[in-house]
Amino acid sequence: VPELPEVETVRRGLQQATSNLAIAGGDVLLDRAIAYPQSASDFIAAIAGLKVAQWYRRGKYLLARLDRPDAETPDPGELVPTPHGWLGVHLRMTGQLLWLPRHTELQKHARVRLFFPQERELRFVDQRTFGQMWWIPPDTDPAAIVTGLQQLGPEPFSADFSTDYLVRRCRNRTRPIKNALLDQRLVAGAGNIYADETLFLSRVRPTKPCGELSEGQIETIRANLVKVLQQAIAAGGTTFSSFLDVQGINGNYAGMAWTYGRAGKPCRICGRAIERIKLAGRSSHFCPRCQSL
DNA sequence: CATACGTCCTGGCTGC
DNA sequence: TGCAGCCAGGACGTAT
Repeated sequence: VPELPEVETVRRGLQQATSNLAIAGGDVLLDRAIAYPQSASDFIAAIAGLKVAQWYRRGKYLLARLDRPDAETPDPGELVPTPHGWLGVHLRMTGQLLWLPRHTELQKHARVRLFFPQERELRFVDQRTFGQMWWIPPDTDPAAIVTGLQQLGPEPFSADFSTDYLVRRCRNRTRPIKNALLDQRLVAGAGNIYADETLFLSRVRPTKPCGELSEGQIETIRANLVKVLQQAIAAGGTTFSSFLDVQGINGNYAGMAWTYGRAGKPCRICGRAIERIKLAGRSSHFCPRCQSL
């Protein structure tokens, strides 16, 4: 399941592989994978002939700034309207972007192909078909098309994601802290794996109501989320999932989940069996002894 | 406004 | 061996 560190790993790979290369054309194998425009052929026609100038990440969204092939490499900027539009991607559950030789045999779950020079191809493979791609037209705010960007909370590494901010957003709230961490409006990029790991390191139960956390606990959770995400990025994404980077390589995040996917197994600290409960429709894993706060 | 829940989807796994 | 049923979960729409 690609969360922020996996998406960032993909962004870096895309930047390396495709920046300043022109999109020669493409093929949409599953129309549903194109969220905008409605017609898959319009999508391909819109981006064909433009070059990928720069890849950005916002939460778990990827955005490529498009440009004319003869344009200078633009300065890195913000996600703002540009004269040649954007290409947006969300991998959701099982999406993969693979940089392949064009003749590579089509995977069963290949959904979209984007052709590049020298017989290279960026291929979107997605078993569960939740992943999506958008074309953002010229001079249009990406958030007007990729509506999920509108409500997205602060990036975890930004100054906006401060303890003060989190304390304010937790005050008088009753929902479990685990649910809050998964809410992309609160903070962008966390998912089930890193939320569970963050709460383990913070010694806080996933069920703990936000409003009952002390300021110290909130600061601990904030700092641990940042740490967990940074370490996972440094490792090139997680091993425990089907995640692949653009070169088809699995991540290297130590294979060292404290609790995620370890229900019934002994806690790596105290030996007690890791418990699994359902929160916000997902599995939450925690150690009943270590996470007593 | 805050919170909860059903929905989309495919394939792997479990248990009978 | 076959197969029904459950599980995985990001984000969105709707209900309370």
